[in-house]
Amino acid sequence: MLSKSCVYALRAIIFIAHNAREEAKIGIKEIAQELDLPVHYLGKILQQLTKHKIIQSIKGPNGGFYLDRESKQVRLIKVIEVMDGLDVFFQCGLGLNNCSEEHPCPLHDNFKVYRDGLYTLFSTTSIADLANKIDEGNAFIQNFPSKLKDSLK
Amino acid sequence: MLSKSCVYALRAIIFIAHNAREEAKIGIKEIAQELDLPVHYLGKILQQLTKHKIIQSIKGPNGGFYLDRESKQVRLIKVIEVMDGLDVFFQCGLGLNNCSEEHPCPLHDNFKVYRDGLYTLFSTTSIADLANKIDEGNAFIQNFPSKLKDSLK
DNA sequence: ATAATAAAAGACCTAAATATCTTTTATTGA
DNA sequence: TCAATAAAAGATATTTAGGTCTTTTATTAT
Ligand code: FES
Ligand code: FES
Repeated sequence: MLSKSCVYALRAIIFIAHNAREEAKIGIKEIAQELDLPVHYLGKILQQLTKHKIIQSIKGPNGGFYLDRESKQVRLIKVIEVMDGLDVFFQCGLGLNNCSEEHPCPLHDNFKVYRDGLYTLFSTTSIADLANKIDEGNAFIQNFPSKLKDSLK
Repeated sequence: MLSKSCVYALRAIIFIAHNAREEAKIGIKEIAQELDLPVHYLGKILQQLTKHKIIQSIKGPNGGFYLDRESKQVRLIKVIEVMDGLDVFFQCGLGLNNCSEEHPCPLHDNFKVYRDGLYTLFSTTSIADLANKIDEGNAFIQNFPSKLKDSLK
């Protein structure tokens, strides 16, 4: 569906929204550790997001990442656009070179419903929307710890 | 969404269903040409499908591919399972290591609707269902010719 | 039997996605 | 102004998906 780079990006942004403020930025190592992501790879991704002004970063001591007021209102679709492009929401589900009502594949009518639904979902959901669910304790952005077995030593 | 191998497979099967019978099999070169697919790559794919009994093939002169009665009733999900596996329909949209009601990501409730919808669609649609739409002229499995400009010479 | 045909099988190549490592630049506090 | 910090940037490595080419095997018609 979405590339790894893209879901890494989304999770990192949500984590930053939930855990950082301009006065208390969060570093890349901590983000990577908490989300079980490869540090340097995540670095590349956050770098891209910074360049596109989707997140904010400051170098040096006490530096790190945070989201300003506008960034928290960014929609998921914007992140997807930067990381993967939006083709997936406009392409034919059976790989025809174009998807249209004039030359539809036999799956078109049914497939379009879900493809468009996802597009709408991503277009109407903001980072803040998801971060709020974490804040309220109704959802999680960190992996469920699969190492509970280690705790019985 | 689905890998190229998978959509190539789906299109090829539908094309075979629409264009071949046991008494009039269709060769791989013709399929590849009509669907704008790389011949040898398609060969690999059809080989896999044959091994899984999803399509039928006969070697030698007058040989080629066709679908028997049962094969036409195969559901799309079966093809997807063979080509890509079914993980995509059970994985978290934000890449958490598991997707569950007990440890949901903040997108879970909304995302699940579409992911499950697609799973149901692919599980309830058969090759014959799609081939029929082609037969009836209500849909297409070949690309819309983008070379119409060539026709004005 | 044999030559021609067409898929199966296997080896190999290429490009893109994913991941790691090293160096540079900006910032801060001592 | 210097040392420490942390992100940016760049180079490189690995893995997987996608694609090509060659050889083998099965089938058919002559
Ligand atoms: S033509 Fe296939 S999904 Fe629209
Ligand atoms: S936990 Fe993310 S989709 Fe279910």
